[in-house]
Amino acid sequence: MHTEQGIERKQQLLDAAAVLFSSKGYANTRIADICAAAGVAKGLVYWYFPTKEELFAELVRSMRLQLRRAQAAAMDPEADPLTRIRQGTEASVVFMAEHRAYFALLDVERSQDELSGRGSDVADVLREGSDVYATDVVRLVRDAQQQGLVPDGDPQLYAVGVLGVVSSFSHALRNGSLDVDVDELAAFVGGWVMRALAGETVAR
Amino acid sequence: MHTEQGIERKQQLLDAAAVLFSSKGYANTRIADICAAAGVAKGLVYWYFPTKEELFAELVRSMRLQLRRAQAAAMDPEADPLTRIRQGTEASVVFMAEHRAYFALLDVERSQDELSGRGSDVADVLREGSDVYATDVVRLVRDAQQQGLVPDGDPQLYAVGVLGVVSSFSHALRNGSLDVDVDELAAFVGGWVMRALAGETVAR
DNA sequence: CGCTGCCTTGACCCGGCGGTCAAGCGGGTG
DNA sequence: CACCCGCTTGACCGCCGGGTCAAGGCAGCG
Repeated sequence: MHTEQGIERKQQLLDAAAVLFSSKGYANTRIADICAAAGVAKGLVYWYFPTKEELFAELVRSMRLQLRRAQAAAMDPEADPLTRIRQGTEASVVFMAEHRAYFALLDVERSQDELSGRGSDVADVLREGSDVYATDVVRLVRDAQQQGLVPDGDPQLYAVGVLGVVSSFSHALRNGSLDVDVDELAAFVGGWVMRALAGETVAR
Repeated sequence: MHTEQGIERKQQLLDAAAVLFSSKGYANTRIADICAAAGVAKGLVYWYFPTKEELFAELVRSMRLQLRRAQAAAMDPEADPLTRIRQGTEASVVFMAEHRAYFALLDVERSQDELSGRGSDVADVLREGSDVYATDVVRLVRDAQQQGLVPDGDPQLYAVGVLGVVSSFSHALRNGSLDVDVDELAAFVGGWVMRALAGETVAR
């Protein structure tokens, strides 16, 4: 199917696309731009990818895989669920900082999500992905609740909060509206999530 | 400039655009769609708006104004800053639930933000808007810190967390991945923010 | 009744962009 | 050398969609 050189070339295209998509957005990135950035002719893209959408989807898939690996590596399998959530959260923040360009795609993905008609091929792949995350966190929250670490309440709600806050800080960091050390930020977000999940509001 | 009927017609177009933009996204909504929805001919849009982008910008402006009014109305001027944040947060959640279609634009806006080239006319209007929110919350956080209600730390970080969580829940609710009573949700988000801002993590 | 100015129409234009294709290139193999 | 096959090129196509425009209504007014 593909020679070694072919695989390399394909990766070049993915890399170029990642940079452009995340800086200019999916819709505003022309196939021609990607080719120019990669230094190849336009037709070549269609040797490796059937459509622009599929190229995008492949990018998202590969990034999601990387992120999941980073999360899994950060989470201590022995630890309690709450701690695991914190570890996963912090790992996500660090990952997103290290791969700003790549990670920006998650935002694009989100909008793409409601952008494309519901039946869209790509939208499905995308939506499915976020669901995986969500159910992961939901399970952890539920476990934590059973151990009395998190007060009762719809685990779904807690999960949305956890995932949302990570993506928000990701976005803010990317925008340059935040200027903090990455590890510091990760710790802050970790603490934020812990308090939100398990904190007791002090009397006013 | 515009007769009474003209203003009405313009509003019709804005309403139709709001529905379409928020259901299909900005990029996927054709001018022709808007006209069809409003039951007018295509050319008419350009009688009331110079470009599609400007139409979009006007929508965002009007929605933002409404939201700010709702927030202001919900915040007790006598209350302490922390309470005011909670009130503003809950009001935002309720508002976003009542105006799902409209509010969905905020997400579009966010992506649009990084979508359009940095120098873009519209991007400026949009960015400026979120800044207003952010600085508002930053000020409240700072006040709360001075009164010892919130622990020290970069107020900017706290603000990002507050704004982010609202938009996350907004998004989740719109997606249908959440199925809860609005007031319940608002209370949950309010509590979440309070804990995250002022909560003490219980010992594990 | 004509005239003026707001409004409305829909056919038309045209530039941009995703996608195609026929042609060529180069290295590995028999 | 000849042939194949994975790869590469760039001119080209066709369509879609934002934006234009000349031609009307249709009030209200003198």
